[in-house]
Amino acid sequence: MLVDKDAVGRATEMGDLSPRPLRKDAEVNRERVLRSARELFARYGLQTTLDDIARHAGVGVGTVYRRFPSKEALVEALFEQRVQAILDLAKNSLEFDDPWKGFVNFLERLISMEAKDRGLRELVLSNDYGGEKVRLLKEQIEEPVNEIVDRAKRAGYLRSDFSATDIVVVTAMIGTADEYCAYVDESMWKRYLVFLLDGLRASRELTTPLPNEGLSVDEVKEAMGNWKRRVQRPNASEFLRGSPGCKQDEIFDHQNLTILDIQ
Amino acid sequence: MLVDKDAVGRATEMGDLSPRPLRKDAEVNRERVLRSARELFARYGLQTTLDDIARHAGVGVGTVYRRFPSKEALVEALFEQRVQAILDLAKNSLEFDDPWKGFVNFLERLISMEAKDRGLRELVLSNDYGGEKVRLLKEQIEEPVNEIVDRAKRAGYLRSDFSATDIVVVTAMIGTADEYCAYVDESMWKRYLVFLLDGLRASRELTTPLPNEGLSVDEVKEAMGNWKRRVQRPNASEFLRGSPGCKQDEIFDHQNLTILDIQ
DNA sequence: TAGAAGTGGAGGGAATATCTCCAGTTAAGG
DNA sequence: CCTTAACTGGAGATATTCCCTCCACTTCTA
Repeated sequence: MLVDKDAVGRATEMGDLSPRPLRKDAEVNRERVLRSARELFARYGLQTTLDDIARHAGVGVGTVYRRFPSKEALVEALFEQRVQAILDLAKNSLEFDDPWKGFVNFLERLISMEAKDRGLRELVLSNDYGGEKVRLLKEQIEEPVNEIVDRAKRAGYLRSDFSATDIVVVTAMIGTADEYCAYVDESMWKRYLVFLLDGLRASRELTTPLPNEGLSVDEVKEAMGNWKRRVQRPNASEFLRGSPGCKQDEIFDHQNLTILDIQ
Repeated sequence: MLVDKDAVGRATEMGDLSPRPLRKDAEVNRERVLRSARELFARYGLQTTLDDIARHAGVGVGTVYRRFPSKEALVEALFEQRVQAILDLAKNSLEFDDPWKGFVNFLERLISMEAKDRGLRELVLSNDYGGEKVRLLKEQIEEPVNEIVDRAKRAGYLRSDFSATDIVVVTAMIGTADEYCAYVDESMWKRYLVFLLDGLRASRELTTPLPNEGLSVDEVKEAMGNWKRRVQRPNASEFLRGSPGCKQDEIFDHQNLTILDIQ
């Protein structure tokens, strides 16, 4: 007699009534897969293959596919909470006394999250990936973001012709600056966010001090050479080391937000 | 006895002593290929396959490969003059009386060229494509650009912490805004260039009027849905029509530069 | 009209990605 | 400790995609 394995998987995934817990070793493997996927998606984006994820996790592909019937299921399992974090961020940013600081806080933290997680950026900016749950969460972000923008405009800090819909494009733009420079300097995107923020203020006398020096000529060439080609896939040596701590662990850190402090 | 066919091709390519002119029909086909490549590279980027170019040109792949021994040769043949045009633009921009206008002129025209030609953007921002000749031309651009930036800074218009190396990144950023929005509105990148330029001025009282309205919520969703997936390759119907006028023909137009006028 | 020049597009070869299958291994429960 | 259901690895089926070659056939040219 056959047990519906998918049902077990799904139930575990959804956290509801579990017909039967996973066998101990299976559970260990499942966690390895999740950890591996989190790390590789963050570093190489959502186009990472399940084969790579399996190899990096130290398990066979079959194991991955039994636990997650499709790539989308895996993405959904991983990113639901991350998108929820963005939603929370948006709501928190509404509680700043200074509406401009709320606006800057939202942008800086959002882009910081995306800078550390290429997969998250792809998920947020595109509609290709992510299933129903992610889609619903994404929709909910719209409202608080509208309010963040309106508040900052009403207070006279944010230029009045800025639109809430510009947020997505601005995010994509800084994301590009990040992808272009990250190979040389991981926090260089902040420089370009300051440029842009100085353009979004309703008025200003001076410029905001920049948190980073510009790239040198050689660094630009390096960035150019690595752009779009920059490690699209893990290389062999990537698989030899065990999974080191994943960057995403830092994401909820209250790390210093340079730009917010400057403003 | 065998004639070195490559030599013929190359000689024709290089415009120097031609051992023998191409047969009439061959010459026609060669031009069809160039025209087709120009159009498809502009629309879909340099990753367009030679198979697609051949099909769109209405010739066989073999014909393409006899004329252009490799994809790189074809790219080089097409883009040498385009990169030269950028170099000319940089030099011209130095002749503006107002250094700020020179700076804006350079950025707006450069990005305008790239917005109409995805292949050109890829060629400029990356080192992957383009052979020796293109590389040399690209290097020559550095000097006048340095001067454009320095002049605008010296005159007190451009913020003093801006670096000439920021130009590449800024170009990439606006390029992303363009790719994100172009499907909905081809000139939307100008909106984001104004945002950014307002951030690059040393000081300002007010904001510059925007040349475009922001996207509507539905338009953002459309853009999201099409981003990165947005027609990566020509579809079947693309090949049925003959080559319509290529966008690149407009590139040297002295079309109205909205932003320059506004400033 | 001979034969050199040119042509189309099938298909070889090399990647890449997703997902299936099953002989063999391992944990859990009696 | 032994049985057996659960689980495992990874080869390989299937399906793409892309670059480029090859050659029987066609077309131009002298």
